[in-house]
Amino acid sequence: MDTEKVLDIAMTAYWQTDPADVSVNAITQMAGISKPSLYRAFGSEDGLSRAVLDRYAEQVLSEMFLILHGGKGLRRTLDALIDFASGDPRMETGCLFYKMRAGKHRLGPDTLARVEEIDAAAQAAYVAFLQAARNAGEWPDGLSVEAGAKYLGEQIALAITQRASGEDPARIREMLTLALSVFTRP
Amino acid sequence: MDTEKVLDIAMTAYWQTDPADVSVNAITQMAGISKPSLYRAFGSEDGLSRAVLDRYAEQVLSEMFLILHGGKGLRRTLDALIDFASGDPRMETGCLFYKMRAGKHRLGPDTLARVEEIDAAAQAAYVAFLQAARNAGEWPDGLSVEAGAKYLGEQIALAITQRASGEDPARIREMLTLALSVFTRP
DNA sequence: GGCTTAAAGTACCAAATGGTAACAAAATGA
DNA sequence: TCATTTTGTTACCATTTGGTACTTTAAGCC
Repeated sequence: MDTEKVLDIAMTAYWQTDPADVSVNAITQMAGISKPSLYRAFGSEDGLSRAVLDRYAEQVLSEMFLILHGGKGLRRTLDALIDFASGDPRMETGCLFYKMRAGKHRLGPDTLARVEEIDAAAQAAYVAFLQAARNAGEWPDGLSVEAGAKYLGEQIALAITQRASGEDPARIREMLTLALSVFTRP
Repeated sequence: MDTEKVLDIAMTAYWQTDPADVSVNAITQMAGISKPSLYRAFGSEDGLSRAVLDRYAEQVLSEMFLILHGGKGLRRTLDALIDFASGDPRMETGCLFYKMRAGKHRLGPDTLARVEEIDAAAQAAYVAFLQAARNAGEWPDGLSVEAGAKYLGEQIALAITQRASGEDPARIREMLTLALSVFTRP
């Protein structure tokens, strides 16, 4: 039994629809393995989804952190974020992390803990990014860095979630650009 | 068997958590009725949730349409929307309609149709509101009315959804105000 | 070969899901 | 008063859920 392969299949399935709509039975079937094999490898459904989330974080989410830590300045970083959220083909069916976060109460304890950990890390990354922009004088006062970070994070989550529901990418880009224009107002 | 009472109980249950997390069994239990009684009254789970949504629309959603059709001008209407989304105690656990819309694929055909109907009506109301504002010269060009309407609707949905996840109302108000400030920019 | 040990698979479990057939109780009509 | 229709309940159905005890297969190793 190839653990990596199973994780990939599970990740794709969770990602394409929603973790809550993919049963353990379905995954074993798609992976062509027996249920006890899967339980021996991951312990429980919670263990599996947690492992999937770990994989997703290092394979996909890392890219978002890279953009934030790129040190490219306010405008160019925001543009990169807009490109990623509204244009990247990998986000065509939404973001697995945001799907999990939206269905928090349906997750097992381990996966939930990981979701909150990632959420906190993302918030911290947004804060660091905006703080740097403020220090560089690129971003006007009047809004706390924390509030701005939360706002930025939620707008990106909204944009990606809309992609999952089949909204026109051009429209999503337009709306996200509008939402983030508050950071670059004259 | 009091149909209205059952609808109220179901509405509250669906609303407080999520339609997908409340089973027919749970509702019959809460309402103190037997399952066949419920099925005779509503036909199916889909019939029940559709009836609940109807009730919710006329009891709760109507208020949002009232605000939009109030004809109070851009600024005051936006303020009323912000108050409603981030302050109204009834939205403390989120909006049943948005919860259903977020979990579209889990709904039965009748309920789904009703959700899309309401969604279209809301979009039309936002369009009419913004068109009136533009005609009155209260809102600058540069963004199509349709795009603005979608943006406005999604921002309000986002704010109310955040309330369901326990976010601080003051913070939500701050973010929503920021998001909607694009409509009243000098 | 023969023996041991780890991996995999078969076949099950109890609980919960949406939904219904069959039957008893009560209201309604003539 | 008697027959009929409505209302409600009990007890079930098949299917799916997450999870596991038990048996079979395969790989090492001497």
